[in-house]
Amino acid sequence: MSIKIDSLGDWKRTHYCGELRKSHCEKEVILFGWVSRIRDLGNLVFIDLRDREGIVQVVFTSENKQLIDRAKKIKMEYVLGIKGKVQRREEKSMNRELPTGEIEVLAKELKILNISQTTPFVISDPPQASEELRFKYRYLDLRRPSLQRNIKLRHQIALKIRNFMAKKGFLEIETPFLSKSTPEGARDYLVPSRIYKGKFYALPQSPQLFKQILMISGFDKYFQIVRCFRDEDLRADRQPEFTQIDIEMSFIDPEDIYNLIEEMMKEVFDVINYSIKTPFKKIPYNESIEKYGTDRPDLRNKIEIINITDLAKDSEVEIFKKVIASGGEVRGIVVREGIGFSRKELDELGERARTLGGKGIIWIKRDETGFKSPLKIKEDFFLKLWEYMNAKMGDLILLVADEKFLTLKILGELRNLVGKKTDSKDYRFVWITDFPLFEWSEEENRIISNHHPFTAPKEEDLKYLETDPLRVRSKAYDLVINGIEIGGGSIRINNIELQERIFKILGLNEKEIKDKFGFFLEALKYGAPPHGGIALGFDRLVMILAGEDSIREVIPFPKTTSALCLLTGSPSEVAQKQIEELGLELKKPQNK
RNA sequence: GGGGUCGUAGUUCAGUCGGUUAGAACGCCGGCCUGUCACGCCGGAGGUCGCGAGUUCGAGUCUCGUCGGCCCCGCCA
Repeated sequence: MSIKIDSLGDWKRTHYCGELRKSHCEKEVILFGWVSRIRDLGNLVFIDLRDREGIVQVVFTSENKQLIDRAKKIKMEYVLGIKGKVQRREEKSMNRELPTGEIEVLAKELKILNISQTTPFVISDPPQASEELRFKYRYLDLRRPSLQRNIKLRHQIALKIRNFMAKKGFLEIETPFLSKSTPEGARDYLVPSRIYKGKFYALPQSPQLFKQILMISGFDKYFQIVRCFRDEDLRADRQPEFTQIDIEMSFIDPEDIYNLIEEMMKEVFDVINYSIKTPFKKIPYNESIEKYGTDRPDLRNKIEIINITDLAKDSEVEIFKKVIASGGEVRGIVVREGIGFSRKELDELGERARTLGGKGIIWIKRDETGFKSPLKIKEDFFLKLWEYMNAKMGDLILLVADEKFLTLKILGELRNLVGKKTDSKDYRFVWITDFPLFEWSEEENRIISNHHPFTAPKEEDLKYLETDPLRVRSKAYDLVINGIEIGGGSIRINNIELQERIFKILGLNEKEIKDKFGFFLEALKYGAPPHGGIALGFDRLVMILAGEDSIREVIPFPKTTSALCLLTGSPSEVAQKQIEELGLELKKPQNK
């Protein structure tokens, strides 16, 4: 039995389903939406109609026999137009769960504007389908109220930021997507050139050089909410294409950036009615590593890492002596009231330490009966340890002995794992400052930029640039919220000689420098103003504000962790003709 | 590139030690029902156990490979 599809005719929506309240009572309304639930009681049919603003109950009664007969043919996800009257529900049949639950719409006319196949999963919040299926049918997934809310929130935040930046005198200026591949940093997404066979554009990892060039052009205050592309492996908070709030300013120092961003964050968090205190805490990189074992600490977590190497070297513990003798360290954390950790949980923490490259962990518990630990030594050391680490009865101490940075990394991770039960509605902002300018790359066996090669060194460290480069600190800063790196930036080098010195230290030869950055070095010669900026991860920011754990929940059309778009089926093969046009040849015949 | 984990009805899952006809809930189809709101009640249909090899008298179950989802390490200036 086929259903007649109605035409829209001259119907115009008067209200969104989700906006109706008791103040609309007695009003005639026209609604459009999707059927989200049907409750057919025979001579009484209820339909929950959903649009982007919410859900409202539409009721069909047997007073209008023709109408209710047609209503009985309605199925899930049909597209309906309803003309009806808003009426107050009786006290006992109100739905307190629903914002529209005090009223309902008594249908007078019905238009079935389209039918729908049975959906591959029921559209419900929270979702009852795998992410795989949700991504394949993302248009259905996106009908879920929580995703509608996230996408709306994303818009509101973007709008807030645009208005804020405009108010502060910034210009939103676009930069090219088809641009130049440069060494350093992430792997580029490449776009082959048809006109110049064998040559490639690269999609931008960020508009870094363009925004610096805009400073040289005198635009002074630039921003852009812009897509960036990095061909690296994915994570819960990483997508191959993501959106950045990109900012650059001239004639500024880091304080100007801090002030601007702190004020922006105030406005942004206002969207979720969360008021934040400024200025944000600032922690130098080295201190953050020593205390938290990471450069993106979650400050909701009170645990700090304590160095007990001095204490451990006089202990009778062989493993400590061995590690210290070979230049390693012993450090630990105190887990308050940690006595309740089970053997299984402790084993899991040890396993985690091993996956990070460590040998494991040592744990010590203390209660009224004494100490418990796999370490079978005299109580003497434990007593000293408890005093030194300021631990109490009922606490758990976790120790790691290894090479310094591995020790810190493992304890940083343990700190996150054991301190997890923190308030999720609380937001802790911190600036991490004074990053090292360079780091040593084991893989490439050379010095590489920690941030990027255009980052300015701190003046007082310039003297070590050639002699002890790893000691040089930079004018770089990261913004971290609840352990999530939300953005980073720096004051840039605007002096050609210094820039060339940096490239030399990075081991780039003259030709490479000229080929890859020649255009930029040239620009630096024509009155480049002092400048600096920052880039904030927009998706991550929205994720935090939406209270989501995955960036995919705030991106309308995300990719899977293997960089597939399940909706469109990309990446996909292309016609041989297209490949030939680009002057390309595939190495292996595609077998899929 | 590496590790972990998952893949069974449209969906979410259960499936014992390798054994006979692979189950449940929701959804779907048919029927009843005037105040439901995850409506309820009665009945029904629905399975390439991801795919491919192998072991075995016999494989959803064991082995290997492969594809895919998720998490992590490396990577992500």
